[in-house]
Amino acid sequence: MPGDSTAGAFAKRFFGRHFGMGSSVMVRVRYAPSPTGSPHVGNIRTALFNFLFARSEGGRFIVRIEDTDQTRKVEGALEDILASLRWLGIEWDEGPEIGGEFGPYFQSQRLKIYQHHADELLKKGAAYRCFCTPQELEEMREYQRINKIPQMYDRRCRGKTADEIGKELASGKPFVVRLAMPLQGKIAFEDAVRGRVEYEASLIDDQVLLKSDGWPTYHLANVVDDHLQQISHVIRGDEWINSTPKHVVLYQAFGWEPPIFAHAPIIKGADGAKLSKRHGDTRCLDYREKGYLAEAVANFIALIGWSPGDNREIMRIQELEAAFSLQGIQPSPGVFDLQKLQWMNGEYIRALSKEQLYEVVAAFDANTKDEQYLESASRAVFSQALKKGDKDYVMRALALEQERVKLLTEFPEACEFFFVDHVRFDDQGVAKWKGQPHIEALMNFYLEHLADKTEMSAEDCEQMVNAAVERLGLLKRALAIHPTRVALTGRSFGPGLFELMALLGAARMKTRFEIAKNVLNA
RNA sequence: GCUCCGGUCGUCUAGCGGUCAGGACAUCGCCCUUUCACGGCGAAGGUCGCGGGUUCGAAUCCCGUCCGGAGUACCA
Repeated sequence: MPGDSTAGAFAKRFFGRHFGMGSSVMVRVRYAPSPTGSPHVGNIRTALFNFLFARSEGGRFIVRIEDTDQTRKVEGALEDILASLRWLGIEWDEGPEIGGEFGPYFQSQRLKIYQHHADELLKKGAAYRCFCTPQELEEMREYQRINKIPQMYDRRCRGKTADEIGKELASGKPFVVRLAMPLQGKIAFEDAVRGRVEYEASLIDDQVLLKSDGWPTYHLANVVDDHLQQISHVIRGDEWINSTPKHVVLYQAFGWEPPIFAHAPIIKGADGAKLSKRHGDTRCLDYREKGYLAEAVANFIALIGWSPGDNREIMRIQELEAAFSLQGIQPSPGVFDLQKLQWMNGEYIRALSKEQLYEVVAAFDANTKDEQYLESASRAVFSQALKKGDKDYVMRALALEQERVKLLTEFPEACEFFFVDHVRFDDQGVAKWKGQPHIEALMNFYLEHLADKTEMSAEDCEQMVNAAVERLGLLKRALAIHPTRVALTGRSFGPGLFELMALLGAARMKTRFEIAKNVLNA
């Protein structure tokens, strides 16, 4: 039989590739989202796995839009799908906007192909027409529920004679085409992640292949397309594993060799259930809006359900490509740990050069739609500084806060004091120094010292503070340093004091010391 | 209910018959330091879901069991 997919055939194809035994089937993988919403991170992780696998094997990565359910189509979903991929640096070799030799890449444009193949199955007897109405099916399921018997189509239309079918057809009754599953025996396939998976054929539903409106279901369309587009490996989420035997039977019915299947574990929320809206941010693009770097998100999701096999964790896309393998995919589900993502995002922020940081922050500020960010108290001045301020000044301000920030959204507040002379004084910081006997003298000393200054280096600033300590006879430098910080920034934490002073410059310092003199006085 | 998949520190994971079960995030402590952070060092945290086998030896192999998840549509 041409469609016979034996373990031997599998081994030859699968291991041949990996152990250099001369196989040379081009690796072609696909990401096949349906435009029913903005893709969530689990979904995009699957795209990433496919992309990384293609790159690691020198193969091709295809994007195919599975829009066979007109009723579920969502406006803007396609744009979000492509934007998510592009954001993370997942480039496709064939698909929307770029085409390719196996197009069209929208299933809605391939209807004839599916109908033709459904007919072929009908002729072969591998599929049959079902005239059951939705109501009939609902009653059947209700009966099954009540009697606690497995819920599946009872195949009542499968035994219809040619005569009966002819009559139904003549009467114009709508019908669907169902797959005629084998009534006995086992359906097995070799999963690249889980090994052999086996099902009792009789327990699997006679899946609808063609709906009554003539459109295919996922099951038919994906098998037909995967074959026609010469997909070599189907890497998809574990939620698909239970429909895989149906697909295997379809490949057999058509006489086609099935691709290699690899089912990646699902991503769970903290409660252990599959990640969904209830868990908060799940859209891939949510993370872009909330100040995460694409590199961090890609790196992080790659590590849920996959591991390079060693202890590496911070891995950029090229490194991921080089390290990726199907063997590294884990069978067990993983929890999406936001804390770890944040840590990783901080790592990537710190790895940016001053210039890169500036560009990234400016682009983020200009593009994000995150309301919390846009409406935050310190964002307006920050945004203004980014657009109209002294670029070098802003860049250096960002650099001074770089190691303290985990999300791009944190910059406005962290840098606020660089851009406003009337800093917001932190109550605790003020309380600690307010009314202390040496404060007024300290401020006066600075004012006096600063009178004829313009340019000051960090060393100059340090010398000024040291001079103050000496003049006022303070026991510890800290007695000057801390209140100076509060006077200049309004708070008791932040970048190194002398660096921050140097960046602020003499003029700004003068203004602030004047203000602080009053604020810190009893 | 039925089918399938899964089960190593709280979380992500390494492990693939012999390791003191390793790393990372988070937590705590110490160091560095003008603060916060970064960084460094260290601690705590796992009887490898549980019970049986196989074996000189099991997280690793087998069986059972429990728990969790996914699927069970004319959705993908």
